[in-house]
Amino acid sequence: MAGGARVEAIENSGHLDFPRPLTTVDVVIFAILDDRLQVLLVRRPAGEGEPFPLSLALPGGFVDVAKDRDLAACAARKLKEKTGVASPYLEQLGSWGSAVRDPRGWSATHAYFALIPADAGVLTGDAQWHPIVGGRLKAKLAFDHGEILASAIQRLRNKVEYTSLPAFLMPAEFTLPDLQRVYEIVLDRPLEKSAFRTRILSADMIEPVARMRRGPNRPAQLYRLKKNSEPVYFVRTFNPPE
Amino acid sequence: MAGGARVEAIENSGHLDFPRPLTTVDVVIFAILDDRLQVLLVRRPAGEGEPFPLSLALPGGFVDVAKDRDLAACAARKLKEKTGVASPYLEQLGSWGSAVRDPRGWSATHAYFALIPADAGVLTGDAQWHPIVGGRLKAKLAFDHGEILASAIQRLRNKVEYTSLPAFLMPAEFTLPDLQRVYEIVLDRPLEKSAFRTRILSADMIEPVARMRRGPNRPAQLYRLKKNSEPVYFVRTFNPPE
DNA sequence: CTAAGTAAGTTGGACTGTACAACTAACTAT
DNA sequence: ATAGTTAGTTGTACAGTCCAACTTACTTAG
Repeated sequence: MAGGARVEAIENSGHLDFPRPLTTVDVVIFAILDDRLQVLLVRRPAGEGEPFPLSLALPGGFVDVAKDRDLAACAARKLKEKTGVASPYLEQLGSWGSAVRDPRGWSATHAYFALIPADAGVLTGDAQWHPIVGGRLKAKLAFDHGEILASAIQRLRNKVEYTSLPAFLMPAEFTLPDLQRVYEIVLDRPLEKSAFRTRILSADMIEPVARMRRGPNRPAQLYRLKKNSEPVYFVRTFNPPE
Repeated sequence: MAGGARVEAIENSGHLDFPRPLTTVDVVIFAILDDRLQVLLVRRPAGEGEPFPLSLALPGGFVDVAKDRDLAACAARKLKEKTGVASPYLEQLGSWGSAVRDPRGWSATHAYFALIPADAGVLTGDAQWHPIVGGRLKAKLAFDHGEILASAIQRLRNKVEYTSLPAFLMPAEFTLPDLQRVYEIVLDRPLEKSAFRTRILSADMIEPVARMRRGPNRPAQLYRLKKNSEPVYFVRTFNPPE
């Protein structure tokens, strides 16, 4: 009560010298490697006073008010620093803030999630890929990053059900069965071939290139994403999702 | 470059005495009044040094690190203060942060959106309802609140296409045509009666009460939301939304 | 007391896109 | 040649929306 009135008074008088939460940005970066959905994680530093020393964590850190124009730029910067990828699919996931999530005090993080193609994975520094098995990560993460990651996985699965998001996980050229495989990896269930092809081809999001993928059996048509490809939203989900 | 290195150093050494962004929470509160979608707005104070004096703005304010356990609690508090509603549908919308959105400095706001029933609108203080016409608000808002509101409207419309969200805008008892009307108001297009009824009734989210709504013509069955009603997700959208 | 009017609710046929399953096509390896 | 494998197609069943006409239950005007 008293606290609330105090803040109102401060707000009305225009003074800003009250305690501010810490502000961070974290990025959940997904890619498909070894036919599995994987997430990029870093190890926390071991220094004096560091929270969660040597734990695995999402890449991220404090917003730099001198350097970051806005939150999305901050997220893009962190992604670039870890992977070298400049223009991935990058979407805001949500924010997590509380008094207890960081032992250093009240803090709020703005979480983003990114999808990058497998062949764009030029890792720098300490970042490493970790597979998601059964919709979960084995390891425990620092802070509430486990919760954030779970939320990102859920959001991804949800959207894959009715959007073309997996296209952003594909290399420059890919076949329709390749794409279907990625859908199935993310959803962790098989999809119907003919319905899948009908849906994707009628979405006008990919175009054939003049080559075929050759292998030990029938060659498959190669496709690429069309330019300026926003994600496509379908009007139905695939199966009854349970 | 220098700035980034500096922040890294700070982070590694565990010191936290660098500039922090301002942290706020804003809430987009929707209700249906007079057969229109309306949003609750407040007027900014006129005091010395106040940004956007007397402009219309979303209800919100600084996070109070002494009082708010987490962001959702902060949003719920602000909603309660303005409307008296304790348990609305409350969903995180996203966050907006940049160097320039608030003249007082780098700031980030965590935006929520809430749906409350028309008959729960016991306004307190300076808050007032403003209609959304043609998917837009007439007035200009303070800060980037116009952008946040537009995003909330878009999110709402999107979700109404394939979820039961409008149920949270209804009074305790309502008829199916009432509910359909609310869908149509939000989507700003007519829906097909029989498909609408099939969809809603098979979703197992509402139950009939033992009364009918009587009027100048055929009485209509009254329904209420079932207990513990999470929003329902349908596997199709209504029309091809374009 | 009947007839007209209106909104609630139902019914049936057309259409769209997925589910399922069988099929053909194109290639490699034996 | 033949078997094996994956790419890609075809056809029937089914679910749910779209569209339009219909029946039902009430009020009000005459």
